Amino acid sequence: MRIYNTLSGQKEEFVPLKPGTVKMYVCGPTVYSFIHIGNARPAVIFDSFRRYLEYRGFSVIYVQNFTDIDDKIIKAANAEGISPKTLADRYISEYFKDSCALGIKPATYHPRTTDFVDNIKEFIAALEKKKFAYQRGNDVYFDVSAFPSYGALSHRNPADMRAGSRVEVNENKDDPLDFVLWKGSKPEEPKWESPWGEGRPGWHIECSAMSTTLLGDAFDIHAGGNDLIFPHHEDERAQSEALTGKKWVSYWMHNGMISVKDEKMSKSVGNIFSAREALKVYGKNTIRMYLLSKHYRSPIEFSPERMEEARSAFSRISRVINEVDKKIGHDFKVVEDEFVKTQRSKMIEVLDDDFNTPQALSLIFDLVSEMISTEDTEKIKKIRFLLDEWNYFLGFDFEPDRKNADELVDLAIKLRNDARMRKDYKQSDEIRKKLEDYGIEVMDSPEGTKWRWK
RNA sequence: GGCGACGUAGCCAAGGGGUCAAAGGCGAGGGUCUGCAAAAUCCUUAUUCAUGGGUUCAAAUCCCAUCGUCGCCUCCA
Repeated sequence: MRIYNTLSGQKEEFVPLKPGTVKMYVCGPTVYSFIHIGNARPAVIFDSFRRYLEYRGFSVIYVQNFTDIDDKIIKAANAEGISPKTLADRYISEYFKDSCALGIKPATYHPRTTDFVDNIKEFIAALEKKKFAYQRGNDVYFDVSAFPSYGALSHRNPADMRAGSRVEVNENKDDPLDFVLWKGSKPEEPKWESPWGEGRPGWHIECSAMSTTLLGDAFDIHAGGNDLIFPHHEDERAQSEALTGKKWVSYWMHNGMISVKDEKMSKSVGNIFSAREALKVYGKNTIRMYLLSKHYRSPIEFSPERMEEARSAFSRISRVINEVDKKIGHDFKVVEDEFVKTQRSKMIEVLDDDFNTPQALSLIFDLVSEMISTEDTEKIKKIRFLLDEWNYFLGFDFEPDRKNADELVDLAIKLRNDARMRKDYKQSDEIRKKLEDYGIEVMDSPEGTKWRWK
């Protein structure tokens, strides 16, 4: 199995630290509003990869955090006149609604920054002791110059960055590249007691502290959007490796951005499409098809046209499956033969190569076509069996979409009433009988015809 | 300005030195089916991989240059 590692810039053979177990940390959202489809991408694909790893026989410990203390949360909470905790609680709960609707399995751990403040303080104190951090006023900064490989993950040179004009200048810092570990408190902000005075954690330190606490000093995969490579992940890596003196993360995985009209979808640009809206308009299957049909590291365009394409593509698979299920029923347990083994090894081959989901879908479309064209019921069952097996990591719902069922029943009721008006009771009774067969109870009343599912 | 990625059919998208006269999807055109229509199904749809050089027996795949697009360098998934 090969995984592209941002640190080395190439695909590497995947060797977990402990055979059979994968420890994986994925950067989760800052919970100050609903997530948008761009936030949903890493959530969906890394969950899918996690399940693929499980499919491949690994036991996966999967951590996804919530950043629940941050400037934007404080600002949003103050604007509403509620506490940051109340606001964060709300959007964490909304996050779970969306992620569940997207078919994402809950992580093994969902840590929140505010539950790890003690760990964070210990972490900072240890860095300070090792001379990687220094205090200025009530702030504590990480000393980048003390960490020689700073810039290795994002492939940049600290000297170039210092020369660049866009690095902020902060009087407090010894070096513009240094970053804050602990922020001295300001009025109207949540604060915690600390050796450096009242304050709160900086952004980057939380992931280092939470991952170390939950996964240990070293773990296998750290993932997130590629906009986090610098400075977030660069800084996390510096802190963690400075503290332990050991290699922290084996494989860094970063997904590409979702764009709208050639511009990155982001809350600051304002071109966002919420996951909830997308779920409502397109549904889980279309969204998953859309996200899986392009390689995770590439940028992907979000547009109604793309989504319609994904919808059509998914329906090709689902309608064939529904057709087949009507024919063979749901009992498609099969004997493992050469055909099954060959197809399975093809699937494993493409996904083992840095999770090539477009290629995986291509295999599925080929098999779906074969399912239509073959007369061999056993072969159909085998394909159906494999599709079911693979759906563990693809996460589709192949069950027919009943969204429009109510409208169809209304139409049938109308036709029945038209027949009643014509006094064509043979026809109307026939419709009522048919509806009953489908589990729909029809009741005529003075206020009109009512119906319900039995 | 610095760093990085990308440019494959009408559109989306794999491939990444020979097995490629390039997967798969969407769309489009034609056939079958059909009272009509739709659906379904079958067939067709890139001598070519941004452009120009180079390396090689061999390049979409490697190297250089040019053009174009995007991302990061500030919060961001």
